[in-house]
Amino acid sequence: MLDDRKLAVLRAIITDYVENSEPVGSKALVERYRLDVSPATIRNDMATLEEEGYLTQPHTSAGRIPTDKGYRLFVDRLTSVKPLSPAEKRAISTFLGGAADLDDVVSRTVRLLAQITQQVAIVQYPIVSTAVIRHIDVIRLHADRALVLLVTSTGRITQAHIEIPAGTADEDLEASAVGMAAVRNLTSAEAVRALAHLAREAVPGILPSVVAAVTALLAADPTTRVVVGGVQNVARFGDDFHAAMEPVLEALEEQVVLLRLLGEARNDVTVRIGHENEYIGLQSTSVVASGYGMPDDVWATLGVVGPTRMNYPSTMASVRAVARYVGRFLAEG
Amino acid sequence: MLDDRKLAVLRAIITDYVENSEPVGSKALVERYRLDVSPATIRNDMATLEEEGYLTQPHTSAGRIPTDKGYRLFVDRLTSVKPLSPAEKRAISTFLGGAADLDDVVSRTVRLLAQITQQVAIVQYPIVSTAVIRHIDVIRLHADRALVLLVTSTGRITQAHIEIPAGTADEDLEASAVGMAAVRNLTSAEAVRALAHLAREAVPGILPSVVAAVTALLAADPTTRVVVGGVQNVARFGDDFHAAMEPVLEALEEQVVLLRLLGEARNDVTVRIGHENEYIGLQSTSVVASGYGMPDDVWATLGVVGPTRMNYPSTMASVRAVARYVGRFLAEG
DNA sequence: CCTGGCACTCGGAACCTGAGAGTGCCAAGT
DNA sequence: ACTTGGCACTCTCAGGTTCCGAGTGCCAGG
Repeated sequence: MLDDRKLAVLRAIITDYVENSEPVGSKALVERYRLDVSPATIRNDMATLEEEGYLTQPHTSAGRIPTDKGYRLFVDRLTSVKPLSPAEKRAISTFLGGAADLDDVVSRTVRLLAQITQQVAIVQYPIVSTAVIRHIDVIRLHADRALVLLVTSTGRITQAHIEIPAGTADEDLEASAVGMAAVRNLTSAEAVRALAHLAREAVPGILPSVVAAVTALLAADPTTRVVVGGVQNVARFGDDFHAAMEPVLEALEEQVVLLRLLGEARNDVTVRIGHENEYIGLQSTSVVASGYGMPDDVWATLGVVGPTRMNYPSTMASVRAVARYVGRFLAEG
Repeated sequence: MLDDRKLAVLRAIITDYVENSEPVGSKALVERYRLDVSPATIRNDMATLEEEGYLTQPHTSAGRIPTDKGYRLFVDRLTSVKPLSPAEKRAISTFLGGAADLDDVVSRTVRLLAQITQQVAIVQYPIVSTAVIRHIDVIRLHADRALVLLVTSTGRITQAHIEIPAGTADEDLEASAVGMAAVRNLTSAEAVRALAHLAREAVPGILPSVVAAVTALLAADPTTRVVVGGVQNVARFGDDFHAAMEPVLEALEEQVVLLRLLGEARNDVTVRIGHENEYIGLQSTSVVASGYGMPDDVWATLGVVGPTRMNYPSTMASVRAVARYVGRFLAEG
């Protein structure tokens, strides 16, 4: 049903619509894209494409615009992610190069991604599974409250508050911290097992609650923090976007929504278009995301949120490039 | 030049304009606000107010709208901050009541403030000057990098990375941490003095760089973190606002801008209207801010950013109330 | 100093109209 | 069977015109 020319027509329509944000007509199409057939032929093709659900008309006798299904076909079969220019690569490299610590890497990444895609960037904090636990501390804050601190070799710090019996002596706290020394230099996965062991030897004192807290911290890792940047770019998503803007901004404030948005961490670029997003406020946006990390060890996900009418090839290229650079940069240390 | 009636006219115009977002004419004014004079009289008053710069006309033969100067006069002399209803107070109280730790308090506060004012809320992390240092740790991350951790009794954690000589033994790190025990249970101000002392006794090893790092952490406190919430509300600021939206969103991403926006921490509500904001992107917005903390010990500032055409009395009341409740809540525990 | 009256201005809604872009369909051509 | 030119038709949009009414400024009289 869809021969090569029809696909070429679809591709041309999407290209044109992304560029000019105006419905595309048959005449303009043959003029601008050297299709070597007459407008009438294109019209027939467009009618077919509309029947099949790839195109739609805003109103009779205007041009056609792509549907979500049209974009999907385009992304899947009609385009390839093209590599970035050397200049862009260098820009990414130098921008990330100056980063001091993990927070800095993440905040630079999110700014970079927002900058080069001109969309809203989302970066999940990495879970470096090769990272090892460097330090665990139990610190009294008040008579009946203590703080459990966990530091990994990547400089990542997590914390939990625990209740302690009012009479607990400082020595007991220290003892529990010393007890936790067993997991030093273990990875998260190893530590969880070691802690399970520790928990079974029913030790008295506060050690059990510390073990529980640390286990929780390690388990909570995957739902780690997410950073958003470039929110001002929603203002540029287009004039037709103003109505849908509020729910989008709302979604961007919800960590939970963002995490689901980024989805499963996979090491290639995934695109979710319009209604493919389950979150209702984002159904006029598309999400382009990619996992980052080592080839066989994905750490986390980053991506961008933009209007459905976005330049997919270029956005996908940018997201992929940034994901690779960040992964490489973090792997190096 | 400005008698009571003229002031009453200004007040009525602002009230009406805030409510209906439409220029106000003389006839509608006398009808809606029982001014007991004829429209012609009001017209004369309005002409005077316009001459003096409190009002302006969007175009000839439309009603008047207030200028920034008009709002300023209104805020300064024509209104008083009225207390919240018991229901609202209870809502604030219960909403903050469930907070677990400092992060939780701040994030609840920002959501609360955004919710009840329907504007963008900004909350600065508190600097509790009565907080004492509970813990300092020096943790090796790599051969030549270490992490300096500082924990206060409020559960606040700050960190700094330092370079260490490659040959440094773990014992030296521990020793430096032990050396820092001198500042335990000191307040920030006391600790800075103690550290200055320590620094003068030219100790060998890595202690000096640790001292420097901790001093920097303590000094950096005032430019502490800022949290923003309710960004989706900019979409509700009004139709005339769409043009100015992008710079506003941009400003909200810049920590530095936000901190300057909140300004000096004072314990009463301060309002900055339109052009009174030095930041250029926010000149069609107003900022209502208040310090929070103990009466003689202001910890930090919180506030909201909204359209110049906002309900000042109600916003000011909300900001003040939230500031008080948060201050009280933090003081208690 | 207030007020009613009056002439005037001007923006916006409503309406009309023509141009143009775009369509669908059909019959003829390849 | 597909392509093409032709053609009638539709519908939006831009531009122009008109008209209404809200609102004003000013003035003379109370």
